[in-house]
Amino acid sequence: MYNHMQQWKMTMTSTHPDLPIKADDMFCFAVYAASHVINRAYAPLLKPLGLTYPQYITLTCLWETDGLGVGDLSRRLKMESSTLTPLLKRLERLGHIERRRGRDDERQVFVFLTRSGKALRKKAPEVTACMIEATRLDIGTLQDLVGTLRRLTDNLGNDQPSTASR
Amino acid sequence: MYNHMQQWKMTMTSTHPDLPIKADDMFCFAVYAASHVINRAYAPLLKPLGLTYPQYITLTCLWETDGLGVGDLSRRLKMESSTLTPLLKRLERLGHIERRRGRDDERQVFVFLTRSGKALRKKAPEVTACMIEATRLDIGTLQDLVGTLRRLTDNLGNDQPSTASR
DNA sequence: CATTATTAAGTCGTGCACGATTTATTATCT
DNA sequence: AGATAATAAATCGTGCACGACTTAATAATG
Repeated sequence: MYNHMQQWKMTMTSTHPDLPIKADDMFCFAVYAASHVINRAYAPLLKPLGLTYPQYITLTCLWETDGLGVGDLSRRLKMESSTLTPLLKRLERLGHIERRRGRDDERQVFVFLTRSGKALRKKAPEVTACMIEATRLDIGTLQDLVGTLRRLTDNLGNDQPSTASR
Repeated sequence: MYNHMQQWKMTMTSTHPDLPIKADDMFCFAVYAASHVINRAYAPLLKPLGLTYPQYITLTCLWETDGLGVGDLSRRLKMESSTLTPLLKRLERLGHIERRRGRDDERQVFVFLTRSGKALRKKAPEVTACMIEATRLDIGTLQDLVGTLRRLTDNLGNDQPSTASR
């Protein structure tokens, strides 16, 4: 893997001499910087809810499908279980979720929203609307962005695609 | 700030009923997931160099402009000084950079590449090429992506734009 | 059926990332 | 000039994120 490099240099570097050498010309840097700025923009919106952005996005997954296993969440959020476990414990301590071991397979742990966790959902549309507004980009541009990023994510992470169907 | 929300809901939610409610339909989630996957894709490429991705990207800035101050780096990388200081100390301990206090203004700290830090630059094109190859996206798509993300970053982080000119 | 392999979470250590605060230096204002 | 404000890094505490490893439970194999 990652060894189509030679031919790439042949084909691309010849036509575009020094295309991506500067930091801010690189797409990786662009994604990196964007994720920081997004994180910082979320903070004041989520602070009143007592949530961090990773916690919020985890809840978002559960609002879509309650009772997911840790592994499911891990695949959807592109996070390792070692990241997720303590995060989920914090969400549990906050009273928003409940973790239950599987009945037939005791290795698995399933995550369920509590009443309080479900209640937070009402705040979500407002948060999302604020974020979209703050980008000052039109919906079409954002949809293209999401499309490209999803392809990038699926190709780069050579495990399962981010979404099975749809 | 963030209070154009009401009118947004009027204009957008009416035309696109439930546009961004699911986790993976949201651009924030897309950026978030992409940054994780990118980070993980870089790891094996940077491991031989003994660098983490944030360290690598910091060096990239210095390859472009040596002798930047911590503040300059902070603005370019969209990182706080509290993040940057320990990162720079690690890079210094690795022998790739040198930190010197300003002569006329002793508050500022300037960062200079050492011989070893400059030498690492030779490996950069290979790393970049591998990453671009791994995305399996064509250059045009990546350029559009960078363009959109830069606008997003500039609009969302309401301080200075990511790049002065160009 | 017992052994081995695989899987699912969790633990641990390192590094990133932030906000709030601190310290030290420079700028500003009577 | 001397008090006050502003600025630049650094420090501290919390939480995220990973890889490497461990533990426990299920699956596969002889």
